[in-house]
Amino acid sequence: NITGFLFLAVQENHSSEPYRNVLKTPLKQTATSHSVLTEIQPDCQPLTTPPKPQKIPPADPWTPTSNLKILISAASPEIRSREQRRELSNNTSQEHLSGDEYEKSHPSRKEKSLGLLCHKFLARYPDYPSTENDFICLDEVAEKLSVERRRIYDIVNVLESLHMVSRLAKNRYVWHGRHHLFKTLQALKKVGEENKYTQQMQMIKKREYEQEFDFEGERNEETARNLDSSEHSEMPFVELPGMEFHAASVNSRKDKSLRVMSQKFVMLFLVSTPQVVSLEVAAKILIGEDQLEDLDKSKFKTKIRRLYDIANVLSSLELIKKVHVTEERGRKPAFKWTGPEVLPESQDTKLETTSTTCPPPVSESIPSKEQCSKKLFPLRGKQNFTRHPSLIKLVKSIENDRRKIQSAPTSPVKSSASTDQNVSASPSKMAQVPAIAKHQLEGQSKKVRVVKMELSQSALECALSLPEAVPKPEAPLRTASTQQPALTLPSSAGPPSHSSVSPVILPHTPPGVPYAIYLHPSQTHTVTTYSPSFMLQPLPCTNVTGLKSINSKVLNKVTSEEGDNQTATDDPTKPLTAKERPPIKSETSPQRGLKRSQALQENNLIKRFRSDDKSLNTSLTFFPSGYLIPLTQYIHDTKAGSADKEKAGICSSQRAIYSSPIAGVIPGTASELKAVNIPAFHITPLNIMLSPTSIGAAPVASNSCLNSSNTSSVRNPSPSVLSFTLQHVGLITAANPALQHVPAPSQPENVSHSSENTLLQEEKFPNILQNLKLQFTLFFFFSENNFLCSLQPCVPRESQAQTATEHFFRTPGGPNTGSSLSANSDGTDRTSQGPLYIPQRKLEVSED
DNA sequence: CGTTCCCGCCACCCG
DNA sequence: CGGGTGGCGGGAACG
Repeated sequence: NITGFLFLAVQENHSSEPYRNVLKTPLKQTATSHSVLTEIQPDCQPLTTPPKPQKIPPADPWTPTSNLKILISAASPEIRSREQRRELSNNTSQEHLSGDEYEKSHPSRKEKSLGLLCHKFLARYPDYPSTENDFICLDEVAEKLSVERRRIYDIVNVLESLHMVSRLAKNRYVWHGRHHLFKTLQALKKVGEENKYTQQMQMIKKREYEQEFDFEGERNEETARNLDSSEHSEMPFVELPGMEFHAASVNSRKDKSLRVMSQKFVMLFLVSTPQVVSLEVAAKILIGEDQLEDLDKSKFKTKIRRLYDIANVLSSLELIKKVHVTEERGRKPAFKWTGPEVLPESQDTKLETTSTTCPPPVSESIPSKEQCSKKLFPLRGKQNFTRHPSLIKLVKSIENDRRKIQSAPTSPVKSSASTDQNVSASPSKMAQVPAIAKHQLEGQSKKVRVVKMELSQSALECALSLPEAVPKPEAPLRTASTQQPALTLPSSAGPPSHSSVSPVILPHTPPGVPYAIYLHPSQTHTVTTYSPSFMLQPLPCTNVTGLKSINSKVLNKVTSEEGDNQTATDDPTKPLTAKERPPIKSETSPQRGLKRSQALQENNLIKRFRSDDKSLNTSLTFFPSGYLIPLTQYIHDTKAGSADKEKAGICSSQRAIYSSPIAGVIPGTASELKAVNIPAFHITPLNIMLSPTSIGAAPVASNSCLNSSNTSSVRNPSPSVLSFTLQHVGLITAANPALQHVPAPSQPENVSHSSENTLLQEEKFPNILQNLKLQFTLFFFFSENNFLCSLQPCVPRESQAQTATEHFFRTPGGPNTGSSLSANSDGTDRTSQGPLYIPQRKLEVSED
């Protein structure tokens, strides 16, 4: 009948045209023809082009759920309004016709976007269908949404990659909604880790740096080698245990790329610390393996196109959101993970969290249930990697100062994740926390208290675990590594036995003991250290991963960038801030000079750094990686030096410090930065202030932390304790497990509380950190008997979050700290940052 | 002009 | 061999 007729006609049009040079993309002509036809025959719906203008505006017949509209509008308000306007005008004007020209006005391209289409699609099905019998007929859907079938495939394929649907038979799919989503994500994360995606990303970024910055000077074979080494055979399609082969019969086994690509893409988010993935990097990784440098431009382009398709769907699912990463080279499109945080493989402990995490309000019960079965993949397997060795190496190298850093072949990160021990520490955990907490930001005072209590406990625990004195950096590391298991384990499913370990080890470190912070390997960049004396020096770090040569260069570069780049901010509001970073007189300048420094320079720096430390008595050493290591040789008097308040601020790279498996991690976070190549620094610097004996601090400590529970003061607030505490406080998920496991040293009651509290903390922090992309400063105060720490976010993104943070860690009247930092009145204002504030400029996330 | 990404040709593959 | 799938890339729309 007519419809058919139209269809044919259209087709013909296309087919006939092709010979000439008719472009594939429907030109206006085509459109025109459609419209004409349409007008003639009002009924036709098969055509892709939405014939009836009215259709859309009036009422969406197909969507029973009114939500859809909301969603859509939410998705693109502007567009909506604009469109509507247009439509109205058109309608009015549109009487019969002449207006063939109106043509394109209607179907603005956006209206046809995959994202919007996906929203419509999703609106038709519940997030958590009660029955598993929700079937989807592709034809039907396509028709209802008035789009070509082809487009539906695009959507369904990615949904399938997340196991939100599964193919039943030809043209038929089953709708699962988000029931399996979390499990799927866990599985994906795991696979991603196994594939060393984190490392790969790192490598790519490094390469980029090298290229743009460094001449080819050293082509690193190493890099290439490493890449190759990761001989990840193409991973197939990740399936969930429960539903592996739904339609075995009908299924074509050939795992199509879109599906797999989608999974890989998601993996990147789950694995990367900042949780921001730029298209460029993603494309490279996905193209992957081939590894040939040949910039197959077309291939790359195609990949990007596909990624956009996938990203649009994922965005509709609200798993990611588009952002822009600003780099020196300009801004690059990227996406940020906004979905639930996925814990490594935690077990039931985290169920609640996870369930809560699920965005949709729907039933929370469901998820938890499913999560129980998490044994998707057997743990054992490749977990042999040890990150410890690598760490150790780093340490040594540093010590030697001359040495280059060698990185372990395997990325520590991954290993940690995979490894049973380390699991708990993984950064990801932190991240996930966020969602949960939001509800309770308000009653903070109470919470604060609780938290503090927890901290103290945790600290104690930590303290116990830590080794006392370490003569040399190495020693600390080792000890740390050794210990890690104990601390870490608890969080993970680790056998109880491990947990038991915690208690004894460290009696107490002397109060002022310096420590080294080990940054997460992935972060490797330069680390800046503030010595008590206020000197700021960059430390080049190698990354564990093993790109030594690269690292050095990169690091240097980064450093330089830091200074300069920050200055140049795209965001007009905050440009200046960058400079402030070194409130203290810093020696930044030297750093800048470093641009692409040679090994020599590095060495020198290191050396210098060390020497300074010693001379200054600075106890603080920063290492990239994630561990906090107490250093034995602490000289307490000096630090105090000029003022009590002096602090040694450390700017860590964006991510700040990650927790060591053992120690806590300080998640620092700046999440997004990382994704970009940009050195973390810029983005989220972490400042740590240490004062050996700070007056102000002491009071605080006594008040809040310890006292709450009665525990008057911690026995010996050892620095190690502090560090741990901080970590716990801050952020680390790892902490949780630990806390829980803790035997409850002193007060049982507290313990119980603590657990609760812990949750709160975590939630809040992670949220803040991630959402805000915060930059925050940690202040530590040590007194002989007490230690105090405060965490202040430098960049407020969301008022609430920020607020929460402040309360949490408010410094007592601490001189500089509280005031300056807390200064940010509301989250929005970035400029207000105190002197310490370090601008994060590099990554700017543009909210949509 | 660069980014985003829609459209639909056409190769596969399966029944 | 017909029809479902979906890779793929041109080039339009958008900013």
